[in-house]
Amino acid sequence: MPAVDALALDRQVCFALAAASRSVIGLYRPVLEPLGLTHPQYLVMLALWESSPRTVRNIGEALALEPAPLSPLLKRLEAAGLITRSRKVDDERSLDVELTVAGRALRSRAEGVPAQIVERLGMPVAELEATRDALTRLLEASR
Amino acid sequence: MPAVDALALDRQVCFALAAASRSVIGLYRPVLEPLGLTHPQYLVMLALWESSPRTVRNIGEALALEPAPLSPLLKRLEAAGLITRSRKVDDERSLDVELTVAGRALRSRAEGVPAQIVERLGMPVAELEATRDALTRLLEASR
DNA sequence: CGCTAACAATTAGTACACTAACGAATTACT
DNA sequence: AGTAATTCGTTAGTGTACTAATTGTTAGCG
Repeated sequence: MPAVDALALDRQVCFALAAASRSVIGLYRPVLEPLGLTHPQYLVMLALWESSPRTVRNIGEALALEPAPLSPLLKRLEAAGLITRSRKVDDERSLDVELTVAGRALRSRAEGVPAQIVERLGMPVAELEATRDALTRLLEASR
Repeated sequence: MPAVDALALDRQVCFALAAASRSVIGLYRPVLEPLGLTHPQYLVMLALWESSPRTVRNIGEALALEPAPLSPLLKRLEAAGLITRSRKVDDERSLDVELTVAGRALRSRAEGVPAQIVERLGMPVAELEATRDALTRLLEASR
């Protein structure tokens, strides 16, 4: 393949990925705004609704995120009253992140979010799941 | 489907999308670093290698980007000596962005980028193309 | 036992991205 | 013609992300 075409394909793949990511996250914005959450904060809450407490590093592994961006994000969630942050008793290097009552309560309001997004996208659920699986393979291949 | 499944992290398209986007862009970082480009800057240069000059708005439409983040980004490319920024003569609201000689010259060094990424991913090109098509449909559906 | 290596989280610095507000220029309408 | 509505780019403010350096803590080894 000539380099000119390789640049074109590359432009298509990395552009499609970055643009779709920005655009889909933009769809979440008005849906999450009433909950007082940004999209990365929503992902952290999803991780905590699955399991709480868990450490900063453990959340980072679940979300493929470094502790660096999590640190200020978690402070905002703490300021919003959704989580508590406290050093582990058996290892003071680690920070336990735990849902508050308000954080747990927010879950029921968040349960409608996925359906709203799927409806807004107007794509068959099967195609969304296939795309998600393709993205998961891409994620695995890239790390 | 119970809400417990709807909120499962590993079922979320938005998580796979955000994580894959961050991770793949991370792959570009060491490859683009010798060129002195970040990933969004690389996308802008790709757009300019296809057509130059073009206006800020026109670049934004090609990349699905608002003028707001483009404005400081283009100033950095100008500071790097890769582009020039000048008001259009026939409409002084618009800004013409044009490649410099150095900007055009950078293209030959960038032509090796796609192959490096594809090789690093280790995925069949056909699967990459299928994923690109799925992402394009997702992008279209989301805007 | 003490020193060092490894580890967890935070911080600093740079660069995006979004919304909203703004200033300057152009077009449209009466 | 002249005002109003649009359009284009920039800026301010908030919130991510990344790398690298830092602080504090634990574990391992001679």
